[in-house]
Amino acid sequence: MSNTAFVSTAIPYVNAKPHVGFAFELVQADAVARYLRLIGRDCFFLTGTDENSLKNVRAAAEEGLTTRELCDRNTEFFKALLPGLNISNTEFIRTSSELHTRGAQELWSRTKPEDIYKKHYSGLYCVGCEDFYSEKEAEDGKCPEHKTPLEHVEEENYFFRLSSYEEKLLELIESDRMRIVPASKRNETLSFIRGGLLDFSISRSRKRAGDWGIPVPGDADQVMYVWYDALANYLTALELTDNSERLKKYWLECDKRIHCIGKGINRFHTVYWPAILMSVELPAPTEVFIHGYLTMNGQKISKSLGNVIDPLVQVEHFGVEAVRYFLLRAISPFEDGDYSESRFHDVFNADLANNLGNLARRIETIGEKAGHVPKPAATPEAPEGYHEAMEDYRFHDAMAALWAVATNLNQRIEKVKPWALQKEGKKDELAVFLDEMIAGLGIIGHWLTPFMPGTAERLQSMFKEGKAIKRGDPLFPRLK
RNA sequence: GGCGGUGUAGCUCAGUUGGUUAGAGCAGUGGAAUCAUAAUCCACGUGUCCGGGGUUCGAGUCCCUGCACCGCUACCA
Repeated sequence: MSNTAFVSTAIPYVNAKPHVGFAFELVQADAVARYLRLIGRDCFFLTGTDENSLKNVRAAAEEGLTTRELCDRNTEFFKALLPGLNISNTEFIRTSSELHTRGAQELWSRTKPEDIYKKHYSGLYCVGCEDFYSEKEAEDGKCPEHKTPLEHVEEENYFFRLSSYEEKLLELIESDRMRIVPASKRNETLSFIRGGLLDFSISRSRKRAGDWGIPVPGDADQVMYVWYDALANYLTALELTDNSERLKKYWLECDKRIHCIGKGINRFHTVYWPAILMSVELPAPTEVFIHGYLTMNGQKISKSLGNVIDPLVQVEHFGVEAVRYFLLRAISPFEDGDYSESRFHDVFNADLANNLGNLARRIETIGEKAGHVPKPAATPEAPEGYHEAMEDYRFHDAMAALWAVATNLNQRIEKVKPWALQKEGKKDELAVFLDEMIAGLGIIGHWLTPFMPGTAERLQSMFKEGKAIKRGDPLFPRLK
């Protein structure tokens, strides 16, 4: 077992501002990375932006910017999300960067020659959209967007010979050498592969791509298809080109290589990507964790509905810690979940203010009055079921285990009645009781780190060894 | 159409290989307590476990069937 780990998010398109959906993924991946560090692994945590897309070319044109200008500007919105959500990424990769470009070309060049071939691609093309439509999408051969007749266009593209990887992929997944979580998504992938794999296009004409993208090595008329290049980010960020120490440490010799992705891009990560890696003789990821989508007050989040919420506005409103708590605890990691302010409000008051926040306050007050000084403590053991939950990406269950500790402490307070001990002058008994309480809060303060690093830190400093307890501000003031 | 999944208390969901009075959290009602952010603690659920058949001594849990919703079904980060 190596003591390193690699964790990544998917890289979003930058043609629009980030919304809560991506914040959800960032926070989950961050919890994974922070957890791995907490148990002693040196974790490389990667996120970034996908910029070589025709969508970006178009979005830029609409705004009268160059594609580069649009990408530079919008990438900042995504970067701003990271400190805002307290994300502990170690690297941020932009696919329009020089490092990525070189790396993606290197990946292409290393691909087995027999796995890449040139083939005619034909389809229905809309000049207005500069895009192809399938016959299903195009009613009566007309563009669904422009309602104009589509042209039949033929083009030569490079294809990847995915068809020759069926058996190897099945073996990889069935053996769980690449573990897909949850099982329902694993089944989806397996049945997709069993249905037979077709080769897929990995390039397009430079012209059709709007002269934007990564040139195919040795063919100036072709750029890489955005999917091929986007997937490469995981390795280009590790300095694939230079065969670096990073690559060795966090991929080649690392036994935890985790991708966190949304359900819509399962196939790309569990079929195409491992096949590409096999062709270049690099190891596949060891785990792919697939999360669901968020809805907003029960509705799909979309621009047209006008219910796109900016995660940073939420953070401003409720604080990072509360936003992270809600996303990780109140929403299933695997199923679609609903983000509603009324539920947020309820969960905030019940769990954060009333339970944990009030508990910490009670102990602080009692401790301060008693003039208590916490003793040094060893790293506390995690509650029952916590590690198992984390291994399976059941963040909500791991947190439930932590909150059960808080509930127990509240119950103990009622039973022992420390205020009575104080009145009766039973100092020793009170001190023993306070040590018990502080030990309990120490468990929470330590193991809460992956989810709510700020709160974990505050809890730890509240009851720091050798420092007399002094009441501070409440952790989570109740919401009205 | 094909393959797969879901449907359990007002809400969000747990329910191992079928086994006693079906559970948790939140919300609600009543009480206790006063260290605390009117927070906490205790007590309280007559739920057609989607409908209908069936297997079984016994089914939320297995089989068949009907209904509703969802996912995948090839180039959408």
